[in-house]
Amino acid sequence: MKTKDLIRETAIRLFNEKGTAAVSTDHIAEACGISPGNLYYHFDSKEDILRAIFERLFALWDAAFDLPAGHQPQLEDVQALVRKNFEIMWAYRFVYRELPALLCREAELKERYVAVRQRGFDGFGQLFAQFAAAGILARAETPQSVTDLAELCWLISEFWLSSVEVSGQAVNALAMERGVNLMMQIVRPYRAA
Amino acid sequence: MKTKDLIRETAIRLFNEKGTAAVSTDHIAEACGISPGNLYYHFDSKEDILRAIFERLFALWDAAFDLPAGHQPQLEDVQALVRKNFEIMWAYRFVYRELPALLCREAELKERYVAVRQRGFDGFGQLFAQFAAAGILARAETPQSVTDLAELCWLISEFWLSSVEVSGQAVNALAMERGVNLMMQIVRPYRAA
DNA sequence: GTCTATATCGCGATAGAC
DNA sequence: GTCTATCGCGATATAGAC
Repeated sequence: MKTKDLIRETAIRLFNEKGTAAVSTDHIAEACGISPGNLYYHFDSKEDILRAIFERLFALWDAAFDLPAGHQPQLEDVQALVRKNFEIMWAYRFVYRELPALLCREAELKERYVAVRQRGFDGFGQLFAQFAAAGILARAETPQSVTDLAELCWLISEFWLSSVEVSGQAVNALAMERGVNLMMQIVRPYRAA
Repeated sequence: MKTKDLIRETAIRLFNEKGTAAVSTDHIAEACGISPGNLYYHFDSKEDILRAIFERLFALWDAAFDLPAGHQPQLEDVQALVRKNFEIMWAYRFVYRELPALLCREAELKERYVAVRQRGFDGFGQLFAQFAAAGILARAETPQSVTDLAELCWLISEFWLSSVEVSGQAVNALAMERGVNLMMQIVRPYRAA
């Protein structure tokens, strides 16, 4: 692996384990087996490393939300999407853990994050609109209730991991599956009989 | 106000504004108009201040979740409860913003938090069980689905504020009301006709 | 209880040799 | 690209006078 990539991946690992505040650039360099100076050859600052990590995350999102066009999506596609999202969340769990705090102090990063997230959220909403149009959510009476459903599902999918952590439960495959099922529970009453 | 209380309340204000990481004990002391040394006379450490803040939060929770006994609760009581919870969340929003990260590095605090949260969550679940027993949630077919409903509502109520912040929207009374409505949307299909 | 002064430490970041 | 050495700063926390 190239040094620059090694630094980024090591930083992700350490941030996940101890949080961004507790991990210094020296720690990252040491864990990489390189000198602190070398780290600063590849990145301008700790914040710069963070930005690089976020860009990787954005790329993963784009890949996950790039649904195959041309076929009528089913509710099972939402399940798959959310499962995929949980995998990404797990790999970058420090981001979700610290997200409001991180964005709170890095205005530029926040702007970029909000824009990328909005793109994903819009696509997610359109998916639900397609369901409604295809009669899959026949019992949702108004367009507003379909939008609300999408927003609720998104919220669960975005914060389920944090919720599990905060409740003191173990974060494992079982917990992730419970999240998916719980989310589908919201949709169930609206499905066509 | 007593100096100790002043320190705690000022810390809450500054933490809410800039996050715990960006606020030093010196900043807190300066904002209080006292010396750094004086602050350390009242608290052993920054973490000690944090613990005191958490204990206040726990007390507020206990007060909010102490429902009047002896009358059959209605779904409107859940609305009121969640609104009250949003008020508390807003007053201590830094806690919610940084929660997973804070608990991640303070094991002792995490244990205490998990226990207190569990108490509130159990009471919330019992509330829903009472609804089911009273026929208010007549369309929920299994006890499991009632439990799931409670868990979903709890999750919304715990992370709505973070969700609004992360989406880039303004956190105001309107956003809070939207959260309550969205949460009630989950319950609606299960209500007796 | 409150102050001033200060010890100690670790972090982010840079300089300059190789 | 990588190293060693180091600067400057701000943070937590303490000592001792008042």
